[in-house]
Amino acid sequence: MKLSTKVRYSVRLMIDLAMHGAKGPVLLRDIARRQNISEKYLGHLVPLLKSAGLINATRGSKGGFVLVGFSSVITLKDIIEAVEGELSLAGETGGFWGEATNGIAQVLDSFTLKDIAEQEKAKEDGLSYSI
Amino acid sequence: MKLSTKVRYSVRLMIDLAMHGAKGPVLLRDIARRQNISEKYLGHLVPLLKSAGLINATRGSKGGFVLVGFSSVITLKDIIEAVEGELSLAGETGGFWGEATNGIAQVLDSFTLKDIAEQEKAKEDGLSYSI
DNA sequence: ATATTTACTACTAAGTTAGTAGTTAATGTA
DNA sequence: TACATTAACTACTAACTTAGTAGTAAATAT
Repeated sequence: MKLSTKVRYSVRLMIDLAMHGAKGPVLLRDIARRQNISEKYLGHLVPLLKSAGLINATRGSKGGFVLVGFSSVITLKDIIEAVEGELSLAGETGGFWGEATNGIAQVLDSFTLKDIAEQEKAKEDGLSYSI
Repeated sequence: MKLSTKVRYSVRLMIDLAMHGAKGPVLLRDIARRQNISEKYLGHLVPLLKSAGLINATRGSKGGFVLVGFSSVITLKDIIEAVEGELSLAGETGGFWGEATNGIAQVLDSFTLKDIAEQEKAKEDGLSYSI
């Protein structure tokens, strides 16, 4: 049940966008630096998030990435599905596997990017006090 | 988020035990035949379920496998954790990943082997009518 | 024009998955 | 005791996935 790094990095990327994208496009390079993830590797993830409609990209100078909607509308489920395709524990749609998948989808849908980002922000702030 | 075949086969094995284990030990050979899974491969899974305390084994003639407790007490979470180790979406224990993991654990814990097995039984019965 | 930045394509080493095969140990029965 | 039966253990492997790196092309603001 452990999520792939692809998913976990995507979530961190989205958190970073939520935290730093208020004043315009964010460079992949900056996300990579802040999150300590290879920029080249992140370059594989953004097309997935983009084609799922979660982020927009602009090239050239002053370019970068922005969230498409409000972070209060984007959920963990959205990010996971953007990167891994539709949620499904087994191959089947019905039966108990289907029911369990629905339950998990509901859980993941209750975590908004806004909440997550704020929680991460609080953690950072808390950390700076304790040093 | 798709579960490994190791987990899915383990669940089918446990369902089979719940359905056919009432009158004594069940042969791995019979489970393999009914579930259409290689007996040799199932042989890799049973030690995991056994050391998690979910099943017991006896060797020799009249041997086989039985559930340790009532099927109403064993849950999807138990089986998944027996095979894959403790549930965890990311590496971390706290934070939003920890909360999401707890939520999912709760969902998986709400599916008992008894319910699942009865549901599968009903499916089989329904199928035989429609033929 | 040009510097900047995303987009795309190709490649790869390491690890995991999903098995197969063969041998050993335990157990009930004749 | 000998024997058939069944789980337990160990070793091996082909195919696939993961987690990257590298290089080039296309778009964009100045």
